[in-house]
Amino acid sequence: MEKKTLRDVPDEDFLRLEHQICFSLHAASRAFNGVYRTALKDLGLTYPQYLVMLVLWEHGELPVKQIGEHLRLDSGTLSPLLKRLEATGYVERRRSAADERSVTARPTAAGSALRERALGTPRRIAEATGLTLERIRALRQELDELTTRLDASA
Amino acid sequence: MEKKTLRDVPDEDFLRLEHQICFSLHAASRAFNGVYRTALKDLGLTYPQYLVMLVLWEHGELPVKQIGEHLRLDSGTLSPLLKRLEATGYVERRRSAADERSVTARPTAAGSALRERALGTPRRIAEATGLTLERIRALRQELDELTTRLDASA
DNA sequence: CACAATTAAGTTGCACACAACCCAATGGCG
DNA sequence: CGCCATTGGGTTGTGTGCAACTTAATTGTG
Repeated sequence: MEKKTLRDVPDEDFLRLEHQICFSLHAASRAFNGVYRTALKDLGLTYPQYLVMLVLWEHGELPVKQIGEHLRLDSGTLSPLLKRLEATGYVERRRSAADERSVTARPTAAGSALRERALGTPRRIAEATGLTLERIRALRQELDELTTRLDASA
Repeated sequence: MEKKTLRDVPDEDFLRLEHQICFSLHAASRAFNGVYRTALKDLGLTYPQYLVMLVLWEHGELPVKQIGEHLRLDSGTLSPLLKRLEATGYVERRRSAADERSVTARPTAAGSALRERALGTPRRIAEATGLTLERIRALRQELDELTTRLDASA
């Protein structure tokens, strides 16, 4: 019995099959977002804002450009988001002296303090997934590879 | 040697570890979206609009409510989306005679014709993922289970 | 039957994402 | 040195997602 490959599937079935994989990804991403929404409400952060804070907690002061590289986001998304984080008081922005085009962001005192309060959150989320450590790692790796391939063919 | 579980990981590491799984999902979803964006441009559809058309092609006329159940979306998202699909001419909406609260949507002639033109798209997408059939199926199942667990704890 | 609770859509407001722009600063290159 | 292409941020416009609310129709219950 031959192994079934993509080429053996008729177009008709494909409309259904692929509906499953991309949609599943889409749905899972939004489900995660929902869990984070409630988990982060106390901290006054949205999920994308939380991702930015994670990057800043880990790397300290960073130019907008590099934040975008870490998170796969462009200035069109980051500029207003950082402005909101600044309005909330978690982040400071300033023009780089070395390169006047560049703007760097860094956590304020309140932003750094927030890190302590956020420490418990990721564990609760990880437990909500019901996945083991290995499973998480494997899934993460597969998804990252997938992203790379998709970005390459875009 | 004991197997390492979630409980053995210190909070500190979690801020990094968890950054991986949910963010990977988030990024992969957006990468998919990007590939679809270019693939669907010719058809005049966005990716969520395409998902709605997939459902309507498969099930024919459906109440908004049931479309939402298939796609995990509520009326707040679907109402304007369906209005745009109606404006483009791919979908017709009408109040149900049996239940005046309900509104059903179905493909127009143009909407049905679009299906033929869309037949090739999913295969190209699936090939762009670089995944085998089994891998796609396994990934889909794992993501669906993940979504169920996340929704349950929200 | 009357009436409160529920249900289905729709609307409003907010926050991403991202394409398509714009502007100012920088860097090359002749 | 002068000029143009490139680069980093920002703005605008469109389309989701989703919470919170509104409206109208239906259902359930006394």
